[in-house]
Amino acid sequence: MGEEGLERVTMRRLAQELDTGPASLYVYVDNTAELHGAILDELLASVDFDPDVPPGRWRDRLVELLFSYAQVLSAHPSLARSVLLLRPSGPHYLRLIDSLLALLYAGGVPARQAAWGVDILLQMATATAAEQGARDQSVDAEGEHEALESALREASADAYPHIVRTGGELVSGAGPERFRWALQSLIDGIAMTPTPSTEAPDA
Amino acid sequence: MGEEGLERVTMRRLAQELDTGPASLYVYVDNTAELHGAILDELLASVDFDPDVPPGRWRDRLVELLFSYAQVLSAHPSLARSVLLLRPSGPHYLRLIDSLLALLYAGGVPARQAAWGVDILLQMATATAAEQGARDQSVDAEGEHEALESALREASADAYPHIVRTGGELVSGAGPERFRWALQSLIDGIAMTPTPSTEAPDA
DNA sequence: ACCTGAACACCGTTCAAGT
DNA sequence: ACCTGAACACCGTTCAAGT
Repeated sequence: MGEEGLERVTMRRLAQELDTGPASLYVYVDNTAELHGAILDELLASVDFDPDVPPGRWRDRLVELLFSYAQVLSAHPSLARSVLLLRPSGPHYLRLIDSLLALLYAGGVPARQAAWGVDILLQMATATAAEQGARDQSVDAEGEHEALESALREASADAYPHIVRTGGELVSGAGPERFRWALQSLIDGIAMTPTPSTEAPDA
Repeated sequence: MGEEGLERVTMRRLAQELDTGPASLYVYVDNTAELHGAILDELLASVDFDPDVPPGRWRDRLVELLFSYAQVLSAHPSLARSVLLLRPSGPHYLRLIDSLLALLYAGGVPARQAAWGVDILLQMATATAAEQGARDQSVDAEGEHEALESALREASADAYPHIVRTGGELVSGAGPERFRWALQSLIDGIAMTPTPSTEAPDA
């Protein structure tokens, strides 16, 4: 049950690791997606769920928690890719959701905004981890990224005036710095943007 | 060059469509990622880039533009998955970036926030499209989603107090409604959250 | 010089057969 | 009843050979 650090988790690779044929894994799991979900849940046991929230620091704790979630996932890009399409449902994943909700409530965020917010915070963290992992892993992904950067640098001012005006800012900043800011932005937005179809305040 | 509506775009499938072997495609393209990027760019020709921004409606136009981008991508889940890890660099993709920047500038968003914001807005829209597409396409993905929903409903109040307190809100709302709110939240956050290492205002 | 058949090295999943 | 070998139906990518 306890899996070790194997890159690119695959039915066949895992079966080989276990000295058996790939068919045997289907006794424990229905498909690859479910396998990935189960492994992720195992990995999430290692993320730090410190439950006490220093008052006034709920935003920082939220960012920290999502950072450590993304860090776990970055080390396993093939899992990150699955989780992006998948939504696991293991106990540690539920605990993560519960902790995120707790922090949003500590910040006075209304229930529906907190509920919907957790979803997109996890989406952002997962997508960032998947993208980062892909770039680390494959030379092609890195190449494509450079292709975009040079296309942005060499864009013509006639065709793309706002890109040219923006200049180096489009490629400025390191990954973690941009990720931190992205999380802060999203948290701020979640906290301040009312959800639809809330009954109007009675008058 | 002009590709038609083929689901699950694959080197081999595309080659067969063109009555040739898969090796032939490598004359035009270096790898699958690049192929997907090129097809996406073609598809983006159909998104509506109306350049005039009614004053005061820049947020709505931003949401509309990202909605139509996500809609194009939802119809081609295999592309959405690639683009999530990939960042294309074709002319229509650059035009989309330019249009997003234009709208953020119309709202008075500072350059670095706009630049970094475009990146995460596209990430959110792409991830949402990929997830939606996966759910439409595969029964497994739908099943996993239901597994999470029932796990959330049946969570014990002892282990997961905040999930239980949140109740139905975690699964409330239709996809497009949640997506619209998510975009609005992110836009609000981008507009109000300062980026780091901006020089302090001189005093 | 340009294209491509055939091969290599992988996948996920199923199912009949074995213990 | 439980497990699994072998097969099926796919992948991406390379490269020697053909025109």
